[in-house]
Amino acid sequence: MARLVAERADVIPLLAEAFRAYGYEGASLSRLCEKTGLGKGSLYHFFPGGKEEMAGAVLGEISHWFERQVFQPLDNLPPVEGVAAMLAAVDAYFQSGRRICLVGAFALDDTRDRFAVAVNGYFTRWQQALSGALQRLGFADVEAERHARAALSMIQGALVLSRALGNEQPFRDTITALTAQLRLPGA
Amino acid sequence: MARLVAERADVIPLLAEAFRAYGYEGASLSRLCEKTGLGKGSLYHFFPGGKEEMAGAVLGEISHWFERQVFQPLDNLPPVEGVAAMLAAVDAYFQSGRRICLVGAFALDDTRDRFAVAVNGYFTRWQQALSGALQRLGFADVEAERHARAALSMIQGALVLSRALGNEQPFRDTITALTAQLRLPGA
DNA sequence: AACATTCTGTACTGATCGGTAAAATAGAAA
DNA sequence: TTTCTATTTTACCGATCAGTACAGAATGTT
Repeated sequence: MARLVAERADVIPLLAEAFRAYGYEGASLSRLCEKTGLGKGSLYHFFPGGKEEMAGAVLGEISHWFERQVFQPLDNLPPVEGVAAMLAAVDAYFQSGRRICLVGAFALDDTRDRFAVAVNGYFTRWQQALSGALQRLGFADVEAERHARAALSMIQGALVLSRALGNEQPFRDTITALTAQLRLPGA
Repeated sequence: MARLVAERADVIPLLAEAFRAYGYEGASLSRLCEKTGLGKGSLYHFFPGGKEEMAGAVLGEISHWFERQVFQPLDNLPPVEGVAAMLAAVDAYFQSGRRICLVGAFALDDTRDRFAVAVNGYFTRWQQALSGALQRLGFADVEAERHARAALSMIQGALVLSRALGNEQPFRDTITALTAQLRLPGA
């Protein structure tokens, strides 16, 4: 396939950072050009569907990254290691709270309607994978689901709070708390 | 003073719902006019500073509401009742997860830079009030602060998750969990 | 070298953006 | 009723929006 001047795959992470910084509506084409270093012509060459296709591709790549780094470890590793892998991946991905969750951000305003399937799928898949690991850890089914939902809530909330306060502590505390909470039933 | 055709104070809640639905950038003047039923001229008559003043007024009213309904009960009531009042007010305000937290939403993208003081102040004030109540409940200082931060995280995260899944359950579960968690130290 | 493909820069579109100005109207006060 | 102020309507501004068209440049292939 050889080397192209710019690869579509190389552009997606740059687009992701632009959407993170400005939100979907706030990420204008000119800002996307600025962040990617590409002209409008190039962007539309890679993403003929425009902004919506760009954001869709970003969501797809995020989903893919979590599938490999979080969901599959939860599915396939022994549950203690799976949970540990999840927490390590989450801490690294969100840079200890300095980086936000784009899926969560999209969920809050009417951007959600545009990407409802991707947004819902991301959280549902995560919750199922974590719930499964917790069940194998010994949690009863309902308890496992509740704990999994609570863990996702705590992570999302910690990202909001860390951003709001400009302070990594809420996120770091949450990772610590989850490390303890997700060990054994009834801890 | 008598009745005006439209009162500034009446407009703010309508603006709030528009910003909630579309985000700061997504809430265009035309959408704000639509949601408030006012023309551009009227909106600029009440808010000469334009969109930024409108959003600032909305944040101010939110802050005021929480001050009376949440922060002061936490400060002044016996701690058990203060915490109960907080949880009841939160559940009512966020409509069991169907309504998002505008302050949290603003915190996620670069809108935060515009309203950094209001965003930070809202969460800091809340955390301090809750932390004080928890200390009076018997939590050690550091523990009380940690629990307060965790509670705010959980609420924010539950709002994100409930919106993302289109499902009130994450929010309801979180309120239930907090009701238990914030009773006595070491529960 | 010649060619085909992929990528990029520039110029353009119509629509909408946030914001302004001022005339017209409604309401309260006298 | 007159007067004064508060509110609304309408028209308008330059800037930027998302998106298109296409010629030219870079690259890979033969």
